[in-house]
Amino acid sequence: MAKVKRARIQDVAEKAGVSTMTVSRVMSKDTKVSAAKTALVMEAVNALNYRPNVAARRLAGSQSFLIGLLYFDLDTSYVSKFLLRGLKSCRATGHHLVADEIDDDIEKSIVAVKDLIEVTQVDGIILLPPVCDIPEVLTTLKEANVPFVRIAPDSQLNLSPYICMDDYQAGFEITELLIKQGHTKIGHIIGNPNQGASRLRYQGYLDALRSNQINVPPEYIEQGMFTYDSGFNAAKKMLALKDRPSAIFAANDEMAAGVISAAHMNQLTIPNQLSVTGFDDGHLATTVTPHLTTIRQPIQEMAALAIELIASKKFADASKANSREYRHVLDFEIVERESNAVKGT
Amino acid sequence: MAKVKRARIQDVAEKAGVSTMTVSRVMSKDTKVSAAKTALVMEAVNALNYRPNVAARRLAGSQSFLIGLLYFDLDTSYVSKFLLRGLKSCRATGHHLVADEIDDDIEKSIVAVKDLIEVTQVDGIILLPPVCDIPEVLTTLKEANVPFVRIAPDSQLNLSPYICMDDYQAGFEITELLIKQGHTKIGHIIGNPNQGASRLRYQGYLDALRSNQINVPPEYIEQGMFTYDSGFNAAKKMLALKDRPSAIFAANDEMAAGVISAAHMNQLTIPNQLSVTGFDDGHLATTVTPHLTTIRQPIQEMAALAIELIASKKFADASKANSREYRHVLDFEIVERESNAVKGT
DNA sequence: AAATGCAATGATATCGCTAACAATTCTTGT
DNA sequence: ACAAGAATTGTTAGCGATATCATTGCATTT
Repeated sequence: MAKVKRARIQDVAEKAGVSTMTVSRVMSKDTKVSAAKTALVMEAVNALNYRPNVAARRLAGSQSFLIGLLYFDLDTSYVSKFLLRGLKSCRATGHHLVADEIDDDIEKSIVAVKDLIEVTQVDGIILLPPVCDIPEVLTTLKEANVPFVRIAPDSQLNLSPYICMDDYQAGFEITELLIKQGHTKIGHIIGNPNQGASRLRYQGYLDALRSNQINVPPEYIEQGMFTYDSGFNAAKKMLALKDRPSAIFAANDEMAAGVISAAHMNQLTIPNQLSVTGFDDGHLATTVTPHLTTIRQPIQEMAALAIELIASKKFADASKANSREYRHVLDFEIVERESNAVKGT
Repeated sequence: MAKVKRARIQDVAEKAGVSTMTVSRVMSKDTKVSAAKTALVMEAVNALNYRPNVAARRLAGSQSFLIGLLYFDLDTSYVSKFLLRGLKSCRATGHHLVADEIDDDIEKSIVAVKDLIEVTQVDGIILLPPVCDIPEVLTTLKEANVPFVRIAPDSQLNLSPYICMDDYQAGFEITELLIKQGHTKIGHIIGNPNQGASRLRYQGYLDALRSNQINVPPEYIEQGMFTYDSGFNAAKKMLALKDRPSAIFAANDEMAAGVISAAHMNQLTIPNQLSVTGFDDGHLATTVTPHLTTIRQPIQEMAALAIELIASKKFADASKANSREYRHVLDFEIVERESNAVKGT
């Protein structure tokens, strides 16, 4: 098996009849190169199947081709989904991902962030919730002048570019879905109060009820923590009520799974006697029985976009400039499965 | 804030009074350098806080510092745990992880593997189960002469170095745990038959019963698929038996979660009326109510070891040489939680 | 004591690319 | 039609490490 040597930039330059710099410029899409030369170069690139050598780029250039990712809790499907998709996107641009866990120990967290900046010399950093709302982390990044994107941030929205979905609207729509199915006794389990998304989903729920002139007793609203246990306990209380709800909207899938479990224990069949909806569309949504009607978060799209943003050279300036142009609200999707149904008579 | 330039190999060499090559050799730990010079170099390295520039190493040397990771199903906590830990280990050695999903489309899979080898030029590849048992993938790797480590392989064990845990022993011990608690009517839900671990766990279960002179009717053994649904359905059948088991050992946590759900639906309290044990100790284990007694797989340790193996230069030769020395069986651990109890009278 | 061999160390030439600046071509106004 | 300025393209010099080969030093043999 003859080993074919990878084409170098020089090979491309020769084949296209231009200088290596022209090729370099075409590859990094930055400076303007005439359409004619660009075409010539691209032709040569394709003919030789040329792919720039990342190591050489890093050594010669100012980019490190490294992207930092700060997450909080490893064990959520949110993080791993984001990670896997991010890894894929990175491949396309020749970047690499450096992931770091942040925990409650703020001091340690700051060290990790500084390490990422100084030692690893990342081109940019992605902050997953809830890291994107830790003031100390944000301050450190700002001081170091490192560009960063936040995913679903809850505060200081004009501090940096960010990517999110409309949690409020999703909360509104999924509640309306239940209302349209004839439910009026709709309960809600609020998510972790430390994460802004909880509040938005809750507000969407409230407004959907209000705009349909539906009143629910305060017992229909319980505070959860985004965990299975908290959903389970909240549901236990609600289902023990004399006049129990006919539908429960849990602010994430884990709590919805807890609700289902509680319903099973109370001999309630789902969806006939109780409709349940979740939020996230993680692995769990199709794991529990019956499968959850839920909101699909565009996590993969968020990951791809985040990488793309940091990879684009413009980004570095952008984060300093007016960041209003760098707000990305992606679409969510209601995924209807078997955990909800028209209210029985 | 004055930006401190990172020390280069030359700075270290000057400070230590040796040539750059000596420093290089010390850093890569490979050739022998006298103890005296090594000490000198290390001192300078520490004083200057020197860290080799990975890009330069890659450009000049023969290593790519890239490690490929082939996985099958993204959505298991197995993969994400492995990934996160792997990412961490990579940081320490300056390597990077390139992850690629393999699916049922064998042809596409082979393309992905070849791409990893030829385009990405990885130093080595890690195969997660069940990718590590796909013959076409193994053949391709062998032909390309790329070193690889397999995690928990099921076949052709002397084909390559591998890392695993003793699934048989774990199955044996967790069954014995139930037996010691007085259970004799112990059911088992077998895992996906395409994964060798299923068979081993099952065999451990059988042998534990046998060595305690316990016989169970064939209805106590159901075939599952490692999914929640399959566990749920298997348990439904078993619990509907006239003489139902007092304990069920599911071959993974997801199926165990299904068992719990089925038990709830049958009004059985856990662990009083039914003991349940899982396998994996993933997120789910502490998510369901009650928390699962299960086997903690040393996934993180496996990840760290796999990276370490590939990072060590010796590895390249090793995979060609007699690979018998490269079998690593790591310890597991029984994690006792609340899903099992002494058999009620 | 000279010859031999091996281990430890050093000098030098790249690796493939981009930054910075230089040179060239193309606009455009007059 | 021509100069001035803008846009495009080319030239050169590294980036920071390792491979390769040459050299040195020292123990061992004769």
